[in-house]
Amino acid sequence: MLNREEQLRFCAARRQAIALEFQNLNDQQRQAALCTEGPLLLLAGAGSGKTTVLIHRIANLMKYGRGSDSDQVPDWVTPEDLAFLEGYVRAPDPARKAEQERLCRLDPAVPWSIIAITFTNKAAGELKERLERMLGPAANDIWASTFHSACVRILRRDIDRLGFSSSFTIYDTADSERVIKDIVKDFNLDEKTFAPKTILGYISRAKDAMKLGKAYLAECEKAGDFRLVRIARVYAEYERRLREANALDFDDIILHTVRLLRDFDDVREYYQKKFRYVLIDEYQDTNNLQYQLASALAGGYRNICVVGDDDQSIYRFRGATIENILSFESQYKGARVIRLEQNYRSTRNILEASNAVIRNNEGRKGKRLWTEHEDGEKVQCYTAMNEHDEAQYVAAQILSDYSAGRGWRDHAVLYRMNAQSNQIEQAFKRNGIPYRIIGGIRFFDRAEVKDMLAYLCVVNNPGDDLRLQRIINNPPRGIGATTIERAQSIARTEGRSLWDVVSHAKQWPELQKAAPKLAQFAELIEGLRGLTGELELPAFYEELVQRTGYAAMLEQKHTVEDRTRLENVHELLSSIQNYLDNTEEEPSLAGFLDEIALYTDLDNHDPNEDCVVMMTMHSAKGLEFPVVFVVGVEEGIFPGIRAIGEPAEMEEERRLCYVAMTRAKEKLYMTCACQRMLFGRTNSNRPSRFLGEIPPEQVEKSGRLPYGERSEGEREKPARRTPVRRTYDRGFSLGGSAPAAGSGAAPDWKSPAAGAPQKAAAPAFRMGDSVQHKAFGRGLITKVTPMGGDALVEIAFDSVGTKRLMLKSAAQYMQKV
DNA sequence: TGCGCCCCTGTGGTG
DNA sequence: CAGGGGCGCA
Repeated sequence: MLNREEQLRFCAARRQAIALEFQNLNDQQRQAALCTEGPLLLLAGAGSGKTTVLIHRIANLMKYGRGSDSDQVPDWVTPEDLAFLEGYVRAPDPARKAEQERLCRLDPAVPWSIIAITFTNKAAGELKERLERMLGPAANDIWASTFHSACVRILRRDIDRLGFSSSFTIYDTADSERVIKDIVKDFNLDEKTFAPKTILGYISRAKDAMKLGKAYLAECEKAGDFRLVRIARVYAEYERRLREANALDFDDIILHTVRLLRDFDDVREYYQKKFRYVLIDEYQDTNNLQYQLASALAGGYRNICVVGDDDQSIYRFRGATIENILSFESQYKGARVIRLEQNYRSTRNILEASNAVIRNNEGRKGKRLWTEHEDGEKVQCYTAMNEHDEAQYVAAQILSDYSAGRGWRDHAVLYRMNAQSNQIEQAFKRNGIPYRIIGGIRFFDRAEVKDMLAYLCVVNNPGDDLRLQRIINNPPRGIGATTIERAQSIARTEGRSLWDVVSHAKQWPELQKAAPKLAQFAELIEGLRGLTGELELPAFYEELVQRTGYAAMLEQKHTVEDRTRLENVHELLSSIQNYLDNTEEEPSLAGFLDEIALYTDLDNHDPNEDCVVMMTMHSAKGLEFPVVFVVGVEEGIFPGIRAIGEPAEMEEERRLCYVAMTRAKEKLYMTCACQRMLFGRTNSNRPSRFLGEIPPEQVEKSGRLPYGERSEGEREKPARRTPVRRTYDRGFSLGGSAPAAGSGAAPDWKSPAAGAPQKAAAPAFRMGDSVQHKAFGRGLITKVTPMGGDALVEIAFDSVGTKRLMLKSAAQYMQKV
């Protein structure tokens, strides 16, 4: 036994000895890794290495337990031990490492007592991978997962207490919308005043407040809001139908888990005892439900560590409340707060520019990132003539970067909404730039893929009315709308599932005519269900594709689209294979469907593939790229039209801007266009106020002159457009007359490819010419098609195949040989 | 019952 | 500009 003074010395030495293992972290990072007990708030700025901290913290938990953060000393510790440890701290002796570890260890955490929750599968996967690299196979038992998959795991175990069967299916947004649409129709409500999306918004908010249909209806009736009462009725019916179909939507997954933990003491106690350490990433993006979940899980040991950045909260629209992070300290009295403010990602110019933008927000925790990096290049702000010109500018910059030796994958193009991706995509195609779009129309959203998944769902869960409806006559089996309508109404009046009715169709006179066909269909599904026990998943799937006649249907048609569809149907097989290869549990159809339901395209992104990546700014959170283009930085687009005049929304847009800018490591471009066609209409937008918020010292402007001043060589007639004002909220002006920040300097026409057409650059390339292209190497021009003032050239390259390029932009990377 | 045409609308971000 | 829904015809 040590005396009091020795005990204190021992604890200090123990902490220092453990700290020796985290020398590669900076002071704040190390503190965070060593702080293991009690509530901890980690305010981690963009690029401050928070994942690294999480990994090291978990490693510390598993290796030393409470050792670094406790004043407790085991009673077997002797004064000699103390002397050794103090000596070890002064001069570590590698030969006696084992001895040091033995002394420093205090209740090391077993892997399954740690749960680390993130938002995306990608983040969870990355966490898992890095943990495994650091800790070996033991890392597999850590619960590193998303909110949704952690909850599904909990629900599969105990959801029967809530009246669902553990084989429940998960509805995605499209499924939910379908159900709402049907209900609105059945209730004879006006489909415009009661748009599915709007209703789902209300339902989602009700769920976030943990109100079930009944309670919500009662509340709305009390409030006497006529419209809300109807919405609440739809909600109640929606809830009923989902329950009947044994289905959960995304919100339900969390909601029911929280209910399970709240209402069933034994369940709660089980998990509270199990999870000694709870870690939540991206805490600023949690909504009330997720907050409740985190609190419930951590309710036992109160060892909750949340990581977040209030400046990166960009999901307010789906219920995330920044309050969760702002009030963490009052929630958990005595919580420790550590700020990570050193940025390891971006150059100083990029960082300063981002800081300057976010500084315009109120209601922040307040933090200022700094870096030891060089200034780097200034932020490039390019004003394009129109969206076409903008896209071409981006393409041209990437091409010149590529020929200067950078990889395609070093570039990312970020936009506000998916609809903006088209123009960029076209430009990349024209210029032969390999690209990949993340998000947008996702693989699992394609009709044919959803059809096949619907078959799998029905086989897995016959009560899945929604999916059953989708496939019952697809491919066409002569089961028409009338029949389905009748079967449905029987199902509803008798309180049975649609499948029940379909598989016993003979019983009802009104289904007599269709009965043989329905029986045949029922037999098909039964037959398939029988096979699940016999065949492995891939073989089963192939059988399903054949037996349902889906493949045959597509094979009969011969359009390109049908070929692609068939490919997609087969492509699903690789998803199955992928699932089999990666799952840690006993593979099953239900398991696969779970995985798919919670899967997003973002998770699919392979960073090793050499492609320019395109995605929304939202999707880009958590990622980084050497070169980033933020396009469409215009009032009305970014910030979006809905945010203008709404201060809270505007702040969210600004945070989004901050997120987008801080993705860039070395070079940041921001572009806007004087004129833009979007959704079939041409608009003139002013440059975004966010551009004006960047200090002139960090910006280099280029591009089009302000409206009214034409540069040499511009010939096209001024189109009819609304006048564009020259000065903006924060005085961003594009050179020229307005006396504003950074004005006076003439726009700098960096790229001849971008901007106005130039007469002088007449194409000197002809069919049959041999050329040397900077990016694609040697090739032969096989075709030249004049187009507008430019020409489309087809070049057969020796090594990369035939590419079609626009001559004007290609010319600068190419010479005759 | 199935197919195709036409009109109309909406058109942010995500698990 | 797209996709979905409604309607009319085979």
